Amino acid sequence: MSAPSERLAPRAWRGYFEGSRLLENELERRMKTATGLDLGDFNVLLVLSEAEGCRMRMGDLARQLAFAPGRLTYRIGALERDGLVAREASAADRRGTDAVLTGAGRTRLRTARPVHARHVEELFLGGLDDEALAVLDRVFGPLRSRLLDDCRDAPEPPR
Amino acid sequence: MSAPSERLAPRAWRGYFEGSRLLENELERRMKTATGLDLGDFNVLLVLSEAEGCRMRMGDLARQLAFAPGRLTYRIGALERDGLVAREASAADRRGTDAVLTGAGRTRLRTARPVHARHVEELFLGGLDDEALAVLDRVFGPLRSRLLDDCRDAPEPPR
DNA sequence: TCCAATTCTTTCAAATTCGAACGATCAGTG
DNA sequence: CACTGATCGTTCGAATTTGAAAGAATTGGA
Repeated sequence: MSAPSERLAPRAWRGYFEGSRLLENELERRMKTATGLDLGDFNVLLVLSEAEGCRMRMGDLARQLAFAPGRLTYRIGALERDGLVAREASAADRRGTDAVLTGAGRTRLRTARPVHARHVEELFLGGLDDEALAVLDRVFGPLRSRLLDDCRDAPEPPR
Repeated sequence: MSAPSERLAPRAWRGYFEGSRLLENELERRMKTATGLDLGDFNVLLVLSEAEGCRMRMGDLARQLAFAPGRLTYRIGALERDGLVAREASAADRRGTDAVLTGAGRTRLRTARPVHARHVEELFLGGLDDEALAVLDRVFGPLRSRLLDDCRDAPEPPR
């Protein structure tokens, strides 16, 4: 018998859905005007910077960013033209390509990261108490893991 | 001195950011295959259905959906071709256009809504307890309101 | 070893989205 | 009333994203 959920769930969902979209738009806008980087490209650099040797297989990168494969190819192409990322043939698997963060990429990221952190703090984290942070961590962490796993296991949906 | 926040905040943010993006992708994918509607178009219909007289000014609709104006024009054009939405000149302001939900639009929404609700339940709400729902509501509701207000007041960002 | 199925990335065309500019209308002021 | 600046929605070209297909390489089993 979960009485409060029934009333709360729809409202919580709508608030979350619309709020998170507005938040992402605003972060995108600020990132672009403040650093000249797309939020998407920033995340490419960020995820790469955290990988072993600042390099990652295209496929893994695409999955973690929730990018369609063609999109990542296109985006890495742009970052490569700007010198922020390089492509290298994958050592183990000749089909594969690694995206590698360049020195310029690291520098660019070093500049952009604190700016983005400030935006996130101002728009979102700054208003949260410890309970909220704990809930977010406990809710979205597992959600993220689960959805990541799903798209590894299920290239084709069952049935 | 808010000790836990310092450790928790970055992880909570990453989980939230990546998780919410993966979630939206999955909802989009399922909505499209299950009902043939974009998640974006579905939301257009949904928001319209909740408005007075199932009609709304283009601008208000765009703001609530976090759509750029040109995007809404394009999207309403598609929905109009499908007969789900109609355009009518706004009564009070001759510059304005109202988007109006048609009967077919209502019918389509009636079909799609429970499907979407099931997806949301399966992927997200189903895993949440009352505390999580309460926190989401308390965090994202105000965030949404604040960001909506901001884009009304501040066509140009102050400094 | 050879083959078929699978995986990985890219390519390509079509659809979508963005950003700036535009024409039309409105509101406030003189 | 005329004027100025703001607002509204659309349009337009460019950039991006998608989804499907192709090409290259790997894998596992016969």
